[in-house]
Amino acid sequence: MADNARHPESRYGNRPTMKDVAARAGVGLKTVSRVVNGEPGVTPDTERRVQEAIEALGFRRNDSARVLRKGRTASIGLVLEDLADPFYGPLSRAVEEVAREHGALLINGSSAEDADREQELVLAFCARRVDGLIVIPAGSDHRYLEPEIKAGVATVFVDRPAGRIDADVVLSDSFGGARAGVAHLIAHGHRRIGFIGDQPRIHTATERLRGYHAAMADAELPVDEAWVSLGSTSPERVREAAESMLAGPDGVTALFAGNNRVTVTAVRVLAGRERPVALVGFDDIELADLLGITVISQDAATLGRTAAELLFRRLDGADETPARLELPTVLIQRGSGELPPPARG
Amino acid sequence: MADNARHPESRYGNRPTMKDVAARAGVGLKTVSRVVNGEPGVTPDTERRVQEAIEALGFRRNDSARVLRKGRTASIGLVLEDLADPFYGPLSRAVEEVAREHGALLINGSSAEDADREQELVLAFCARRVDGLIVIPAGSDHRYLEPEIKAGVATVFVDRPAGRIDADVVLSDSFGGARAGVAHLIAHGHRRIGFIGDQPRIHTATERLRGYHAAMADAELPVDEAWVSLGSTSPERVREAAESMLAGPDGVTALFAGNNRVTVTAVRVLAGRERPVALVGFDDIELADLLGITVISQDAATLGRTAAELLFRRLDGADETPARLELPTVLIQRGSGELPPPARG
DNA sequence: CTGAAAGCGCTAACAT
DNA sequence: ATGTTAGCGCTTTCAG
Repeated sequence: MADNARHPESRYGNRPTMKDVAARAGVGLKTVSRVVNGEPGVTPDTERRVQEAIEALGFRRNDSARVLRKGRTASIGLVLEDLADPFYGPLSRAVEEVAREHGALLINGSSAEDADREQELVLAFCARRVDGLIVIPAGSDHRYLEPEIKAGVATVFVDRPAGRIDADVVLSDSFGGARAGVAHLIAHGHRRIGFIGDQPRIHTATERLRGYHAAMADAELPVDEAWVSLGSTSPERVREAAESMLAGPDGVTALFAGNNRVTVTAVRVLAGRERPVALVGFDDIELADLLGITVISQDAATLGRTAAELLFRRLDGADETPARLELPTVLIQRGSGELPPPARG
Repeated sequence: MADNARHPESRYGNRPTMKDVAARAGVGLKTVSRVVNGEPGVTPDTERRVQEAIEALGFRRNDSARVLRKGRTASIGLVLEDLADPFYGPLSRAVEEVAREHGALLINGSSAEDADREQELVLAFCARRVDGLIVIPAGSDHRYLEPEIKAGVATVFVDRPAGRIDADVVLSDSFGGARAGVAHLIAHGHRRIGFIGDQPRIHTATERLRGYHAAMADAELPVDEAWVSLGSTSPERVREAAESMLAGPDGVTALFAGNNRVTVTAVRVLAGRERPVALVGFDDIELADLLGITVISQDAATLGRTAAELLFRRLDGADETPARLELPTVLIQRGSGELPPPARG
């Protein structure tokens, strides 16, 4: 028992090292390193002996030690809002795929839309010395990242721009998409259109609202402030907002939903009403085709892939001035957005 | 330029170390370590000076070095099939949440249902010395994990059991759920019921098929082999299978869909048909309430949380014999599963 | 309360 | 073709 220290490979929770492998194979440490890393200059016979020792001992190279020497970790960090949101799953998967192509692993974390938690995650990733960072910002001040970026951590923001710092960003055209969606409703005869969006501190929420206002202005339509509601995307809040906009003879005849969470609740609310109400939602949703929901679709996977590719370009040494990429959105007509207003609007 | 080496903190991509901080603050290395780790025994004044140096230099502790010394990484790895699948998003998020409660980070990867890729990911995680592993197995032989587990990497399998190795596993009651779902269809008068499931090498697929057979046997109903189809869950394959089962006067009058992917396509196929066909799907789906889809629901988040909690219990030293936890499923009636067969079945 | 020295497991640079 | 040495940045141990 007390002599465990002399038999490191037998201690529970302690793994054999290259030194142990070398001893067992009767070769030098560096030879083991060569075999493990597939470097040339090892006799087939020696290699075989080393391999045998590796198998026998269950050796697995310790990447922490390797990183310490080499400087690069071959891993990137992704901070998003909520992995459980169907919008972020595909985005995350796309990032992972690109990382894989570059031989890197992905660490990810959900900020839960909390700025402190975002920072906490980012800094934890930096402490692990990720080579790069992809961030869907929750906070609005990213100056805390300055030392990290200066130290060489490539950073790309996605979905929303960084705050108070100049960095790469990949966005969807929220403004243009919302404007097109609202214009679509107007083209189908609506004049009183409601907008329900996410919290105003979220960039995409205000951009989409801006698009709404632009479309209304384009058509020289007035906007009643009762038609606009920004806030939490919880079902309760959205339901309340929708019902209040729809109430009364002067209620809105159409709704624009600012994101997938809002759309889902809006569909539920509208399903329970007699009078049909037109609806266009931002973000496509699974089964929206069967429900006939017209949407402004943004491609989460492309967003993720684009950001990851940009990140690895930076890691490969491209240090041009920060880029701002904006991906187009697509209007998909499925019925809900083409409903006309009631005869006597 | 050439003297960069003498000014490490100015080199791009090279971060200041505790040594640099110590030099700047005019203290010893260990004092910096104490401050960084919040250890006691440092004068407020000294601490302040160290903090200032940390800020000025943008110091961030290198966790690779720390790990090398301490042995534990405070990170766990999660290997699942596809992060973009709406079933795995919530599962992953739940794991992350538990990890966070235990101060650990989550590394995850998608196996794309490929055994080699699963192994590759798992071993990469082990090389990074994750403290524990949560695996949704793609492969059927996990003996490659034996040395890792012996070396102390806690491992919990989720959603499907491990192959050829004795390890913790957290499952949903696939057999019981499918049996209940098919029994439900039988109770509503169906006698010819189709089953469309995932590839037969996937444990949940065969378990659910077993449940189907059990329910049919319970009711002493014969099963025509043309009513059963296992294979890829691609829309094309599922569509073909469904249409072939439904064809002809002796076609099935109800379908049981083996998972969420199958259900989605089945709903699309059925939406295009004149004669109503009953449907029960395994896994709940967003908006299934609005579409009136009856499902056997399993709670992905609970699955993930349960697995993660078990994992951390192991990490905290619980080394009982491997556990096998099975979580119940719930039948949610929404209409599609309660449709009767056509009058002249 | 503080610091010097040893060493975690690996790779880079230099022998042999 | 193979081995030796130094040191990556940190924590541990032990001494002041």
